[in-house]
Amino acid sequence: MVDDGSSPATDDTRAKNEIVMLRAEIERVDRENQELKEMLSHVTKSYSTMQVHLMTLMEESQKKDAHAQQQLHVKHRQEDKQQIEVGTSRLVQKQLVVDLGLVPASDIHDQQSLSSSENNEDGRSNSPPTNSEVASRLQMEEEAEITRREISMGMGREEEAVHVSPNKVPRFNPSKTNNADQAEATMRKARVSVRARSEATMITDGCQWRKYGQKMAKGNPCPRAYYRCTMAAGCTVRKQVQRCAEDRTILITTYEGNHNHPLPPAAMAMASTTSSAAHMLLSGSMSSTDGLMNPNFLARTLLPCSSNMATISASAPFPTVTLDLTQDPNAATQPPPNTIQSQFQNPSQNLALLPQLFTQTLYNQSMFSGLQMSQHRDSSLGPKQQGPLADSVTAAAIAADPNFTAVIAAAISSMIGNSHPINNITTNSSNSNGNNSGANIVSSSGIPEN
DNA sequence: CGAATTTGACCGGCGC
DNA sequence: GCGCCGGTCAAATTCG
Repeated sequence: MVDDGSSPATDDTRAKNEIVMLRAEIERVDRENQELKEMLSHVTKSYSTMQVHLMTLMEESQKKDAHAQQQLHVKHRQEDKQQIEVGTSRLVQKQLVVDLGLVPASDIHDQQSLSSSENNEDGRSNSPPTNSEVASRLQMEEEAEITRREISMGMGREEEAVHVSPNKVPRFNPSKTNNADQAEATMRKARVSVRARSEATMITDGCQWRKYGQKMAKGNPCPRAYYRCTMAAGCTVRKQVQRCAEDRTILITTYEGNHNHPLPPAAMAMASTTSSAAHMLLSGSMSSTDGLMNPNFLARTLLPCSSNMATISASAPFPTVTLDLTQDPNAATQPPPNTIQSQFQNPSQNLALLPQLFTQTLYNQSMFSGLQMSQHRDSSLGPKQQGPLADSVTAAAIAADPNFTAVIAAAISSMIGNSHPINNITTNSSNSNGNNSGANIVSSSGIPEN
């Protein structure tokens, strides 16, 4: 012990003073916490109100547009059908009748989406289509439309995709041959994967989850946990949580499905993200070339900022969007200024902009009837070695919807309170059975490819 | 005591 | 057909 010269009495007084000061400090922090909580509550409330208001306004605006486009769509459809009736084989006609029967004419949203996609097609060719072209085109539209309808229902009603058996959890059944069923099954498999550094067992996404399983996955010493949403009975949304094999500080969360119930604002962002992702990927799976053929698509996407950090890969069991929040944002190619990407580097702006962006993104995608996926394979690698990265191809032209990627970036950043911008977004549908660990952890397929 | 989690069993898809 | 693997179920166990 070193004698500092102070008497025990002085020490005691000093200690008491410190305790008093600490108490005062604790009280002050408590008060601040209380104030912050109130502020947060207030902001959340305001945000919810504004979100609803904005959605309403956007819906009204879209309905007006849809009405005008619907007129055009009906006209085009009649013309196409007439051509088919004249020259197309009975088989094709029968298929069309079956397909058309799946889309109720009264479904306004369908009409809106379909007319949008037809508008896209208007710009791609001026030459009159042949009978077979018309037939296949109509069929593709119907398929894409069915998928679109599934997705549009996703946020609020997935019951139709659920009632398989009341006693059993519905399972994906690949033996189904119906187009709608296929779209449904594919929808079920569309995934959004998020990589983020986190010490926690799960990222906070605003939903309630119940763990229903845990497995050791091949090639990763860390177990994979399976969760399902418990916010409402019958909600089919599931997620998988696993630590990255290479870097265990990275938490990989994979979402699948759409909520069939209302969500709190915090959960809305993630739900919209997964829904948007599924929408984009499934649109891309519909074998239409509109995505690349439509010259207006890229021009229409508001902010062509994220193409340089988005890659698209083809093939695979499940169409998946992978969001990488783990890299140093400064290391990634910086997007040009005045882009959404840079805007979202300020997390405080995220929530305010999200509803508008989601709506805009979904709206853009409703007009985007197809995403051409091209396959790039390294022939020097065996099938087992062709990991997703081997399949990856820079898809600047597509980059999904740049707006979409930015929205996802914002959503996830706000979700986990990470001020880093998303620096890598990968849409992946690799069918390789290669190592799934690493940057593109989810591979999959089941998408009909060209 | 009910809800949530754990964990071994089971199922289906896929490659060989 | 067999084995591997991912995903899910459901009984047992733990937790609040």
